[in-house]
Amino acid sequence: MPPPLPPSLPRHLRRRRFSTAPASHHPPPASRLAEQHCLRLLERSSTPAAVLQSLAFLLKSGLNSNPLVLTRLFASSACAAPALLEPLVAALLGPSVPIDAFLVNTLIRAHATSPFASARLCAAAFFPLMLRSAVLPNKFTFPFLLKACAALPGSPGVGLQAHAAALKFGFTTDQYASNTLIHMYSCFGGGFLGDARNVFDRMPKSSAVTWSAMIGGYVRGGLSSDAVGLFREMQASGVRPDEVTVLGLLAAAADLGALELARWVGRFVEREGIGKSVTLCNALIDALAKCGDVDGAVAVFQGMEERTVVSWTSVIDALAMEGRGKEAVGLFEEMKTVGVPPDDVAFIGVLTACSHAGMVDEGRGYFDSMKMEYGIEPKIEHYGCMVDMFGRAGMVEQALDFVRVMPMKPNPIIWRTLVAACRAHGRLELGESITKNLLNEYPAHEANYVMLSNVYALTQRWKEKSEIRREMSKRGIKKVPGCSIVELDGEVHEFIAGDESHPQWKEIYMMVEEMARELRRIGHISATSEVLLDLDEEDKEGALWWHSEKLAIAFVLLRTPGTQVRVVKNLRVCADCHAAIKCISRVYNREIIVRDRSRFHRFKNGSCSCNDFW
DNA sequence: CTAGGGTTAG
Repeated sequence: MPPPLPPSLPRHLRRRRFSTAPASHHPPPASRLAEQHCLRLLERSSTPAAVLQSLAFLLKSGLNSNPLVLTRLFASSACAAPALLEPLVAALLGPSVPIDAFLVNTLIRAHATSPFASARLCAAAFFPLMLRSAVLPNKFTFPFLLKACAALPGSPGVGLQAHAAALKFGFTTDQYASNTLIHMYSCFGGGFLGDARNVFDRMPKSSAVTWSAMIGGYVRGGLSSDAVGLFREMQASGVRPDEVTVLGLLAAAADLGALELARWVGRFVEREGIGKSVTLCNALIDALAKCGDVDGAVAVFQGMEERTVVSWTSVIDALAMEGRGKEAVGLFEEMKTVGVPPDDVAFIGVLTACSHAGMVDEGRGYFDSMKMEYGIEPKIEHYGCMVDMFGRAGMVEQALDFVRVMPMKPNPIIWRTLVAACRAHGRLELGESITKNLLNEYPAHEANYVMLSNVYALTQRWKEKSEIRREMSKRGIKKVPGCSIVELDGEVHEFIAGDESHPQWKEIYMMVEEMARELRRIGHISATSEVLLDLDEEDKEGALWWHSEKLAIAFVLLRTPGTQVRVVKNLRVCADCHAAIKCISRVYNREIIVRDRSRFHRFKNGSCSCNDFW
């Protein structure tokens, strides 16, 4: 008898127990050789011919349900187009091939994990085939099927059918299937979070996977504070969080801008010995940066012994968010030097950094190098970075030219970027005409109305402005209210422009008035003189002094002595608030950090880290 | 052959 296994055998040794490889010295069986032959064919070339050749060999050797080969087969770039995909599947399911659960499971999974949308779209379609062939699903079927459905957020109906089938065949008590159900429903969007929660509530919560699925679902649905609440319940229940749980928590912290939470997660991971994997460090960098602690994010990056392109990109994004373009570009260069080739996402990071720091020439160089040096075809996001870069720098014509030469149809984001440039640089007629076209094409998008309404306000065309308002209410379109949050003693306080729901609202409003008096005393002039610089999406009708960030700052000034003030805002800071906060930082001698919808402003001694370039 | 997860233009 072999001695019992020690409790924590190294991973590679544990794996061996599940290996299908023969333990003895016998030569590998014929099926093994055939499998390897198929894989080699696919490795050598991904042309349709090679794929077909591999398939033919597969069928000839009776390997039709070999998961390894099938997965590679459907991951081959030849399967990007339905033209090859369909005959392939038809050949696989030919009359001479017996259909069993194993084959269908493998087909579902291979399609669901294919890098090609056309293959992923039809993954779930293999399940009906199973029913038609009177084959019973096994315990592997529903985890695969439900995950395939999760990738189709546009057609939740398929997922609902899959859930019904899981019920019918009695697999909903299975933990694996139930966890995937939670995941699937939360992928269908906010309206299905209740369904996810229903599944969650009905199952035993003995595994970290169940909790992580629900926590991740809340984050995905934009309910990050519920995610944090659920994490606290999880701790109370005694289930030990693992790495994935903590990743969800970090995403929630990043979303909420909850710096203390993000830092706590960093310590928690240390304390619980969860292990700082590369993935976890990447998430930590991202969360710290999005909570305004860029230096902390850089410190985590510096401490990593192994870094992937995602780590580099995360730290470059972190620096870009604070407008530290030179440092971001420096890291991008260092990344290339140490032999990590940038991918398309890394280029978005470095282009954003250039854009936010006014480094137009550098940005142009990087954009050109994408294709020339790395063979990466720029996507619409990269063109968007360039349009933004020219626009911010006041080169509105160049921005427009870029849109004209783009090889793809400009999307609303591109147009809105242009409009922001027009507004920032006084090109109001151009901005207005672009916005009008945009409204014709996308009448349901709230931001477009607000944009046009603000253009009218800037040009003092009040009649047109009120027409826009009427049009919005007629269509039932609501403006997202400006909202700012601050964390104080582990509690999150939320402020909405002009609202009076905070228990201390009277004191806060008195404080805001006092701030206004102080600022007037030192010569700060409100609003209108800077109106052309205003990029804000917020309604200008309300008094500028009741903007949510001012309320939040007043609250923190009231409640704390000379500490740092950190505010997270859902929209962009308007020009008046920006100018006012600069003064506040001087008059009250406080460092004030405001997280925008897109970046950070660090106010100190009357100036801002963005150098008024935003 | 089983579940939950990291960076992405404004």
